[in-house]
Amino acid sequence: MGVSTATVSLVLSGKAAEGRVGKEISEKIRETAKSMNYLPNGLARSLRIGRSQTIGLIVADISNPFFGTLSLYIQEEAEKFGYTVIIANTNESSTKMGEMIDILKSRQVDGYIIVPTEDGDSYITQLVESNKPLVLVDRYFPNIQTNNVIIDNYRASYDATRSLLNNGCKHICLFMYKSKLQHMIERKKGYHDALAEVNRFDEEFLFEINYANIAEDIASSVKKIVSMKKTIDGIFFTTNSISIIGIKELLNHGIEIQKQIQIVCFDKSDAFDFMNITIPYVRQPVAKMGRTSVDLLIDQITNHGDNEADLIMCKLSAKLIEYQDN
Amino acid sequence: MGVSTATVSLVLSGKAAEGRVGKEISEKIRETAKSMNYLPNGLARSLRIGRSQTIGLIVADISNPFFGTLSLYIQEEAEKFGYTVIIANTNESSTKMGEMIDILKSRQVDGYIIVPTEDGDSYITQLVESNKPLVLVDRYFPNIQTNNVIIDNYRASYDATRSLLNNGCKHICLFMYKSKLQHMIERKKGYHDALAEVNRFDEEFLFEINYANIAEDIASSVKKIVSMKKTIDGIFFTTNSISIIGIKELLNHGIEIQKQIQIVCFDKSDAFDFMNITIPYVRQPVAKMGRTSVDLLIDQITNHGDNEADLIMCKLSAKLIEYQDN
DNA sequence: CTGAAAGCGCTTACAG
DNA sequence: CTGAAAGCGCTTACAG
Repeated sequence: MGVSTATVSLVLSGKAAEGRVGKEISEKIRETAKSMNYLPNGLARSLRIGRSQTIGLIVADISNPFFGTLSLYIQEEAEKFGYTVIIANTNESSTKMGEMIDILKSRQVDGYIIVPTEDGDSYITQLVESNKPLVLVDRYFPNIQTNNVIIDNYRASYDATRSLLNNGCKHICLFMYKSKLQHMIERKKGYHDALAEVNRFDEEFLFEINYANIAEDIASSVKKIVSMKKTIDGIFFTTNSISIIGIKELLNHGIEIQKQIQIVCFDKSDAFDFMNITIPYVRQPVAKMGRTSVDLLIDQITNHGDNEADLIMCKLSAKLIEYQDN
Repeated sequence: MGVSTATVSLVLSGKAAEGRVGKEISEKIRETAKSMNYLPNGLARSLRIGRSQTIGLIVADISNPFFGTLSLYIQEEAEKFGYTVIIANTNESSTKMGEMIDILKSRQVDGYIIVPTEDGDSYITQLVESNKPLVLVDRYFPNIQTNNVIIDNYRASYDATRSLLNNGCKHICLFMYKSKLQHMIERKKGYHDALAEVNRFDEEFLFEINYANIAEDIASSVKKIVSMKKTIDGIFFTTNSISIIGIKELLNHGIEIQKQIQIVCFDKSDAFDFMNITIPYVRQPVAKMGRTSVDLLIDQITNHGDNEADLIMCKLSAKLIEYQDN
């Protein structure tokens, strides 16, 4: 075409304005580029400039609507800044998380947004030491210094439990995952403290579910509740998946929800609309969680080296929704 | 370290076995590579070998669990072949789809798996002409020659409508999206033919919902049904999102589902478990759809040029589930 | 059997 | 004001 690749690059990246390339040539280059559907090779570009304009997102379960929605918002926000997102999935396996970090690293992502898995501490520590921009979202490790975007799990759980107490419940159970992850521990603590305040805490009311065996564990827990000596009149379900199966089991046992047993859930489910009763739930600000994660990450990528010591723990509040309209 | 980058490359890619590099040196290279956490730069590698080992996946709505699950299976299968998946989202916008294709193209993906949007024909045609490996999944364009992985929508819809007839329904409505997309047209056709066979088709029974205005459209449609002269006793909901809102509206109107009006849905929802009635639904083989898409794509990538003319229309059957246990 | 060199497609510092 | 050249980090064909 008669011009060097360098000139083309100059024109297409908009740097021709600095009096570099003549107007007529610029125009011609832009025209032919469009007509031949030319798109620069992003790989070569990234290799040269040392940035890939890509964010690596690692979630624990992409088929879970909560993480699906989170991914959606993360992508939308990243796009605003001209970043592409590569989503990877771990299925709650820390080994898989380690593998995914390596794959993303070799693809030279500019930063990571991660929903870490249980026992994933060592992989995260390693990543922190490699000094790459990183934001943990939804979950975090209290003894690793990272940027985190989470909700106030303690508060949310405390409020949920209080509301059951306020509604007259005497014997309130907690359904949670058996997990060392901090968000679970805090949900348990919020529940515990609310009950302990009024001397109503009892170890017997705690049900720890195995993620790998969720349906059976919940079924047997509900069975146990039904046959307990103390009449259970309240349950707090601490995740959306636990809620759905939990409610199903209660219905299976013919229990009248909100009459015999009052419940509060974490996250809303479409299913709630099908019931002729209102189910209170903790609403997580998922859009804000996604957007904030991206903003924090881009900030790190952009100002990298300026003030590396400034880590942010962004704790968003989750609201207890007791009466839903629509 | 005393050895050239070339030698390192040879060793790490396992090509040292061909009598190229000595055992001791190989060992030492592998050791130091591990100890310093060395990971090859995938960008540079891809640039050199002309393949990125990456698949671009474009879905219409990642927050919809159906596409979330589909993405999950696509990723799992791709991983088996050593491919990474970049997921992009279009929100049912064809403009966005065009943009996403360009972004993925510039990132040099080796092939595309796409759930296309309405009016996205031109972008897909362009992609086909560029001769890049491509598989359309869930939806396709009958006048564009591509590899497709879909379900037998006509059959599924015909069977669903037949089952309502068999259960004694006289006046059966169809709830579908107002869309030019072939899968919708076929679902409509299956419904139409089943009814026409027994002279029960009536234009009045057709409800076309706007995706952008889904809640209001369904609400007004249900309202209309309730006040129709002919007593409606059956409804076929042709997507999961339509089903969920549709059922909610029926309940709002105090209609006893499966007594006053029998329904059949497309796809299962968690919500079904909450109802004290069984809701029949068309079960799409989502895992198989995902895996097959990847297999077909990898096949194209691998045998590219050999037999380009062989296009595959992979039509999987969907099963009508009338009685669910579990 | 091994090392040096070329080249993938870009961007940018530099020489003319 | 413009063109040629270097270099990002790999892989592989080639010379020694």
